[in-house]
Amino acid sequence: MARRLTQRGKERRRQLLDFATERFAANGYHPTSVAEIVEGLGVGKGVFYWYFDSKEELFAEILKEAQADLRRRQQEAIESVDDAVSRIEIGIRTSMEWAADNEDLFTLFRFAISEEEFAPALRAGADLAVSDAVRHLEDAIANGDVRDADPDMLAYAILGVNIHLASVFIHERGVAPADVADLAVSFCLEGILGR
Amino acid sequence: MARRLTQRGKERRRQLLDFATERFAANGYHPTSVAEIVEGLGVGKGVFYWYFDSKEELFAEILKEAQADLRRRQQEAIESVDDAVSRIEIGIRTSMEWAADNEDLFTLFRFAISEEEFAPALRAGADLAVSDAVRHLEDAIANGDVRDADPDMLAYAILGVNIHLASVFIHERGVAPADVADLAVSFCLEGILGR
Amino acid sequence: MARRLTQRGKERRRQLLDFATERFAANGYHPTSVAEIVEGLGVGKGVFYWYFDSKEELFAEILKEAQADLRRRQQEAIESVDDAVSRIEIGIRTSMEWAADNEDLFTLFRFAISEEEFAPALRAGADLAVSDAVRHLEDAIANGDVRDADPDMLAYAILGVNIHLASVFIHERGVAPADVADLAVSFCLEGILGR
Amino acid sequence: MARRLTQRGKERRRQLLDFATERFAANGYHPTSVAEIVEGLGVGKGVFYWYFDSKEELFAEILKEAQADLRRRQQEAIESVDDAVSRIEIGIRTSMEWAADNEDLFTLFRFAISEEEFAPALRAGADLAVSDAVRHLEDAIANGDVRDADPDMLAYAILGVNIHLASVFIHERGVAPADVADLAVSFCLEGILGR
DNA sequence: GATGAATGAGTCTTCATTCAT
DNA sequence: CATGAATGAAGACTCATTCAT
Repeated sequence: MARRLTQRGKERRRQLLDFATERFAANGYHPTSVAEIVEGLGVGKGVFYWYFDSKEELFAEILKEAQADLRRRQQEAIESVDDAVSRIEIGIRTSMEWAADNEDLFTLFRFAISEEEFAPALRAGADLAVSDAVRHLEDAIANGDVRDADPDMLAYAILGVNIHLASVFIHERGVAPADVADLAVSFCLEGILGR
Repeated sequence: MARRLTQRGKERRRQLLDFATERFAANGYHPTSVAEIVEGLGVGKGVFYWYFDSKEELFAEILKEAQADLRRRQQEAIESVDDAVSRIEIGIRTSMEWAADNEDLFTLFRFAISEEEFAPALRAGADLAVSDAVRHLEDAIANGDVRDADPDMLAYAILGVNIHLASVFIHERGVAPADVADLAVSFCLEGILGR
Repeated sequence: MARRLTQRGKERRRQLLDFATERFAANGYHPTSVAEIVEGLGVGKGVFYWYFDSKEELFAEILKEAQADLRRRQQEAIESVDDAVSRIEIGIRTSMEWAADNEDLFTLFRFAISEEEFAPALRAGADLAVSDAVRHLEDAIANGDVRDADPDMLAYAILGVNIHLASVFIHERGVAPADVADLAVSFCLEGILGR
Repeated sequence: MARRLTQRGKERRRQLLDFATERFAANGYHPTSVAEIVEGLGVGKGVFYWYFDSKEELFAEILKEAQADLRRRQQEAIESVDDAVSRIEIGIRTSMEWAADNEDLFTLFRFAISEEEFAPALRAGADLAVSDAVRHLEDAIANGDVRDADPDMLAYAILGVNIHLASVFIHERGVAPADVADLAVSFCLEGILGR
């Protein structure tokens, strides 16, 4: 579905993307019907299928954009930092901020991981994110700044901490992202025992 | 429900629970139909509704049993250990083993968390698990064995590490649970920097 | 289904008949399931089909008994009265009393009339009742006590008055049966204009 | 519902309403399935739910339209008449004509009264009709044209006569509405004794 | 570009009835 | 007599998708 769109067309498409994101996050992907989306926007069904081939494609599109956005933000934040450990720290903090700013998309990520159907689409992007982190960890290990352990596992452990803390403390309990990020950083760097 | 069941009835019920668990884990909850379940078992559709009020109730039942089983296993493993930090460590190792033994149920947990509809049912059990961990963390902090930080956040951070590592390394990549547990334990205790 | 029943069997049958009457009247015939009936009585499904061939037969049975009871009562009340007009009056009063004493059965009558399936069964009994009234009307007309009009129509008109007044004033509004009967009698005898 | 309908849409809706009226009257409400209705019209199942939220809503709609039609007709017939007693007479005659012209709808009325679920919907309209009659009766009583009795009961008595006579003599036996109306009028005005 | 209308396979659920024990 | 289990057709309703206008 690579249609050439007028300005107005682009806006319609965006409306659909945004409104669907909100409904999917609130209701779940399966329980949200195409009818619900177009009715919410006050347009006919045809509109939906003019911009997207299917409900599934729409969802994949949302996911793709979100991943791209998150990665862009992370790379911008990191590019001026040299130290590998600092890069990891910045990565964690940026994730938390993004999670705070994009609660709905974050929710969709969590859904997509658990759904056979979308996991692959997500995986591509996630692997990219993880491989960035892995690279920094490898540098740090080579440097002696990080203890010698499987960098892949370390990267996923960090990811697990971020995802869980963001969803429980930022989204559910409304804790300030910076505070959650502080804990996440120190936990990831030093564990529970501390130095 | 709460029907008086004969021996045969109990077995049927178990069959439904087990088969549904497998289908839900493989296909997802929404995409798996009641028809698929009863056909897979070669029984009439009425059988399903003899044992469960709805597809939803069946799923909730699966979740409830799984949580009870995990918790039982964890408490048995912990009861002979006194030291708070060791209890946390044992908790992590037991979780990994359980995850390895119950891949399907683990998958359903991950789905249920991300689904508004079931999150509450899960929450009850999860809160219990977390509150156990929180208690040990509080003891350890009071003891000076663990650094002074919000025990609630620490508990969720540990949970995030477990869940993520189990699903990626144990289930997807088939790494030995003990190895994953080793990394999880050291990460949770010492972070990436090490002592 | 003409089974020879023990004493206990007769009681069971009665229980089923009575409980079903109440459920049918409260919920409607179609919306009331056999399951609801047997569960309400705390017995197995087999019990139902031991005593009745089908839900339909049970309902027909209820109707039959009710009609027989009403007719019996009416004839007992009338037998000592000679005057035709008085017999009609007594008939009206007895109907009102019976309606007051048997609200559920009365409701089932009204349902059965409006249901293709049961109307015939009801018709037989109703025709009997009407033909009693018609006979008295014919006598009264021959006697010059009642004006010359189609006795059949007069009988149905009287029936309509009884049914409607009983259901609205006795059942819905709880007016005393004797008061409703007074109005019904004077209306049927003299209309709204009065003598 | 309240959908914006094109001309074609309005026609479809009408088709559904009309066909369903006929089926409900012939088969009963519960025994008539949505499938039967759409198949009878040769359309897909979705069509039904495009125009109505549920089978129940459709039925309520039929009832509502019918009541409005009957009332409209009655008021048109009455408006040029001043005398209260004449108004009642005209009311009776109009009802009989309407019943003759709308046998199916009349049948549905009778069903709806006897069904807990729809009685309320009907009640509203019926109360309106009754209250019209009550008003005329009160006028006539005040005027000394009608004997002093509870006008509410009188109105329901008249209603009972109409309903019963129409269904037995007009619908079942095919008697001419005018003849039935004559009897109904004289019965309601003078009872069986006559002046 | 957009709309209302239509499709029809598929969903969950119910229920009268039968049957082995 | 009675029970719990099972059947499976049928019911109401949903929904992604297509299409004529």
